[in-house]
Amino acid sequence: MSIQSVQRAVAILRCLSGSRRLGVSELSEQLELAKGTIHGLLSTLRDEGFVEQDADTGKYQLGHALLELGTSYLDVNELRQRALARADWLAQKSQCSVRVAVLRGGNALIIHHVFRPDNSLQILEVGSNLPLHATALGKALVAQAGLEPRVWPRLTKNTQTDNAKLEAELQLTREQGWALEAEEAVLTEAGVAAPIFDRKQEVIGSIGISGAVRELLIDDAPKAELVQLVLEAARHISRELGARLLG
Amino acid sequence: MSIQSVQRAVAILRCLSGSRRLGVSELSEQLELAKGTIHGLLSTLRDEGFVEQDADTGKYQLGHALLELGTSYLDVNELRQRALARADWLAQKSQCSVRVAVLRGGNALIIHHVFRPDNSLQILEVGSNLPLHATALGKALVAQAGLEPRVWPRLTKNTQTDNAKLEAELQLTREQGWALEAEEAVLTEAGVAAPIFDRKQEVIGSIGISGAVRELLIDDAPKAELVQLVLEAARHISRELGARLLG
DNA sequence: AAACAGTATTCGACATTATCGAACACAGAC
DNA sequence: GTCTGTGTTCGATAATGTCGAATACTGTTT
Repeated sequence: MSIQSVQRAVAILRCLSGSRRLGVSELSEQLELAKGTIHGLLSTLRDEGFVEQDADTGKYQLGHALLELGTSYLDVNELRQRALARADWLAQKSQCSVRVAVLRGGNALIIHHVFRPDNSLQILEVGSNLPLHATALGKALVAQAGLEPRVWPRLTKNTQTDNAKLEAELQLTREQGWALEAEEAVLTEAGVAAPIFDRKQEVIGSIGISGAVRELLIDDAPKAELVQLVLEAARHISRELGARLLG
Repeated sequence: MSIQSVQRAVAILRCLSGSRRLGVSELSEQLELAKGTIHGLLSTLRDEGFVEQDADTGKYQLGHALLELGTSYLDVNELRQRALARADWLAQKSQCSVRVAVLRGGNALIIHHVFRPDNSLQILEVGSNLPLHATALGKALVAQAGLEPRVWPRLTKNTQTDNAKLEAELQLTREQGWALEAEEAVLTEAGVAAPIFDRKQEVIGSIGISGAVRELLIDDAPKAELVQLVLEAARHISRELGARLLG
């Protein structure tokens, strides 16, 4: 049994997430609900801090409470807790940007991000969704379970969009225990990632490094010492989560 | 008027935000509500991705949708916030009026406006809607996604109303990375604009300069240094928003 | 200046909808 | 085996949220 008004409140938030700022009438039209209904939902969401109302125009946009609960979600996540220390360690050892991802809704959701340890301008990617077929983190996440054949978007000229070849690549990933991505999502950038297991020996996340091609690869193959570092980090976190790994 | 079930759903999220993981009974006790009520709310929240249920224990914790909406909240304010400084910079460098727009409801909505730095009488255009087919800001907004063929209003004798020619112009915009408008909306006025990307590599806005034809154009082409300034401003804001640009 | 077209908001009647509480199924402990 | 805990299902009840018209307000147009 689903509660209608909660569903509708969520639908409003999703609409606001798409567009930047919407009014009662626009939402009423988009969701095909009476203006009074929308207004009631919006004003309770406003009281709770889930949306904010522009003082001038009266229009609504997303509110701060979502950000607070969003970061709270990160705190709750057990994988993230365990990964914090190891991610720092990996960033120091590899001198690369480190990211930790989980599988959520057909994407790789970034739940932790450590900047490359130089002082360059970088942006926190926590909360971003990455495609599964064109990132090392994504491949590491789904290598065990496999991927349903579908039409994959082409992001660069190197993006693998053929389901058979993708499956072959996932099998290689499964066998060697780590995943590679070379300019498949963004030109000039590459990544190496490995899966993280829980106590049920199931993949619950992945950790990986990313950076410029020339820093990670030699002759289209990742530097061996970097692969070892990633694997070591992933195995360490897996053990902390209760996984019993072979070897 | 406040909607009870939404308030209760939020209360559940707040409880879960405090504790790490809670069950139906615990929540029922804390919020003094029947277990069935809590269960109904929780299962709709689960379907929406706002909470996740542990497969083993059946207990609930916060879900990934909160993180996604939370980062979405950041994006809403970030575009305007990041654009503020760069818009001033662009106005100083170009000595032109600068405007920042987002796509909303089939129009280019102005969300920021810096006057031409010359003390002349000008009108604040924030909040006004510009047509997509006859403005540089509009073309920059829709060049990536394309435009549905429709009947466009003719604003001046130079307004492009032919769908095929408009599409060709958008393709040119896409290829060169910036858009031009010359007396298509208002006679004697021209504009140059470039798209702003977010971390999903999607166009979330555009920034551009506008002014008299004789100030912006030479022989029907925009001055090269002005185009470079606009591109530099747009790229700078995009990078600050997390976009990873090619080249 | 006045009528207009937009807003967001309020309000009351209606019946849809969420609530309650008991009964259920399953798990682990003793 | 019982017992106590869990999360879940179900049906009767009325409280609740919904609708749509009416409102107040703002800015624009005539």
